[in-house]
Amino acid sequence: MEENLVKRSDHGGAVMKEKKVDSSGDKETAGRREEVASKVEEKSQYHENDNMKPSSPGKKELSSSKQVSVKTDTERFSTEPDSMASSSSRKEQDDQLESAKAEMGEVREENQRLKMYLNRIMKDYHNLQMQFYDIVRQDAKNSTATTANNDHQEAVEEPELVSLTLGRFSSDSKKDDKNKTSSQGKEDERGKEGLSLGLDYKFEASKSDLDDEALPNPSPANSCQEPKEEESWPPSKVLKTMRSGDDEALQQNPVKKARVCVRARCDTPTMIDGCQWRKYGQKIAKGNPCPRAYYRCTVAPSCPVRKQVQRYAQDMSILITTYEGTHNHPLPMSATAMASTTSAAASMLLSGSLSSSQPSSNVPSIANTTTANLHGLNFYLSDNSKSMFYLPNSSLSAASSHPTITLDLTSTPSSSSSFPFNRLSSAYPTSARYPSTSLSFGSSESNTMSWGNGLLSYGNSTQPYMKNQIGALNIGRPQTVENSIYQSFMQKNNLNLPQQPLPDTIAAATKAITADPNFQSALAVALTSIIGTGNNGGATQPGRESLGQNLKWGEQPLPITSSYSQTVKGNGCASSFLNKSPSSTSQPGSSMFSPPSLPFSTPKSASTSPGDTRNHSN
DNA sequence: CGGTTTTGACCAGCGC
DNA sequence: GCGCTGGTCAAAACCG
Repeated sequence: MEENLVKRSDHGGAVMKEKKVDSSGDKETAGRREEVASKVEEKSQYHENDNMKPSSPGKKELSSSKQVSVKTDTERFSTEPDSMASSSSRKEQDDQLESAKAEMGEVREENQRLKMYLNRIMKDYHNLQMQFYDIVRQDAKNSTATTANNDHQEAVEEPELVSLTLGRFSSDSKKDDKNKTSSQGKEDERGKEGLSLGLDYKFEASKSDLDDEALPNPSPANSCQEPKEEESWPPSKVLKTMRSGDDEALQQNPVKKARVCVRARCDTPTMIDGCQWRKYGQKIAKGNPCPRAYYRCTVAPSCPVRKQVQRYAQDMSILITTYEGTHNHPLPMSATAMASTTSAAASMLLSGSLSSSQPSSNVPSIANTTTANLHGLNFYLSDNSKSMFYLPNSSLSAASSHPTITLDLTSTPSSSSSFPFNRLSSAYPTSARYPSTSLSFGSSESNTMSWGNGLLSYGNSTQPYMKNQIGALNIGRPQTVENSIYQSFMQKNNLNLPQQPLPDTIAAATKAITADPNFQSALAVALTSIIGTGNNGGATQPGRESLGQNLKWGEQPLPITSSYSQTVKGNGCASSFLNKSPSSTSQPGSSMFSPPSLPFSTPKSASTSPGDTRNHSN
């Protein structure tokens, strides 16, 4: 601020000096207006400190300029040899002072006007923000209402619901009440508290139609206290050793956890999803020359989350990452994007909300599959676990006993006909105990989503905003979300968004945002990633009270490709899901997302590369 | 030296 | 019961 004031003083002096040279009053006024306007602009950049005294800048400016002016006049007149001129010069001086005072008053008024204008703009800006949120929330409410009709049980157990909405906030009754009161503040809180989204399937299963999934702790009350107890990932052997008798129900009715499978183009051994993983095993799976690597989460010693990483046999550039389990610890900021996404997917899977089906005949590899083109996302249910990746020989036998949801982030064009998953056949298999589900995030030409450090940028990523977003998130400012959203949207629309969006630009962006269904959908994901913190004190409560609850899959087509960029260890894949052609990835900022063309060029390589032929198979 | 990776061995589930 | 396969363990090796 000090610097700013000094700047203003300098400008003021310059103005008054200019006045001496050019006696034209109009020009002076115009120049001064410009000067004041520029100062107001400057001030707008510091509007956070706007509670400074009104018009103080102008005052300072004028006083300083006045001083300069007087001094200059004195110097000038004092050097005049003619003594007769001294009296007249005094008179002129007085005139100058008078005129300067008059100008000072004018400028002060001008300054006041400009300041009012600025305040009005800021007010409009905030109003637009509020309107934007209201619209989004209203849409969420509508969609939730329709969903509730389809599943009354969800309404009954609403507090437990983890409904994910792409493109809208959930405004579910009770939860909405909370949100209404302090939705924005809540988001801020979440941003401050740290993100702790986990995979929500467990919780979600409590309300799911999959009755055979008797979850140990479906009640939300348990969520906070004993997240670890809920885990059923450890194999029976481990369960025997790890658990005494607390989970009798669990052992009596072994629960097969939902799995979230993420297909993404990735050239590194494993997809960097923000969590820390330790490899504990590797095996050659039947039908796939690439070994399957087993990782467990090491963020917390007792975290039961596992993941399997394997290359897609038919396209080695595709990395198939299967997540299973629920984090029982706060997630790093960078891990929330994937966690929220997978939790959303798991929620979709277990909520039984995948209902519609599209008969088709061009996917022969899946014998009994259902697709739900729900809200523009493609969900695939299959009871043929061995073909869930169109790998007839790829064995994911465990998947036959696990509900699996697949998020396909490798598809290219958004047109639903171009992606094999997009058309599937037959109805929901009643015989399928645990169907597998696929989410297809196809990319459109311009609609791309990219995650970065838990944040999402939407559109043509011409430059990464992660740094700003992270910083903003860390300080939990209310405008963080909006800003990143605005930025992302501006990117999408190829609007050269300045670092400090101008009010009118923001207004235009707001307008466009509210009119763009795709953005709404992406927005929800972004919000999930950004503010989907685990609430309740830190520990990830799978699916409970997490922000994911506030999100429901949008109803709009979402031809997007998610680009999830994370770096935790450095050698991992910043899992680029951008499906753009290599040329398209050459755009600025794409270095963060574009994977090298060679899938197995990573230094450490190995574990999942086809060249790694170490047979860990038994 | 502590954490991670490697890798042979072990176990469980499933189909025949 | 046997073989196959997936999943995990755990000691050794490796790494920073």
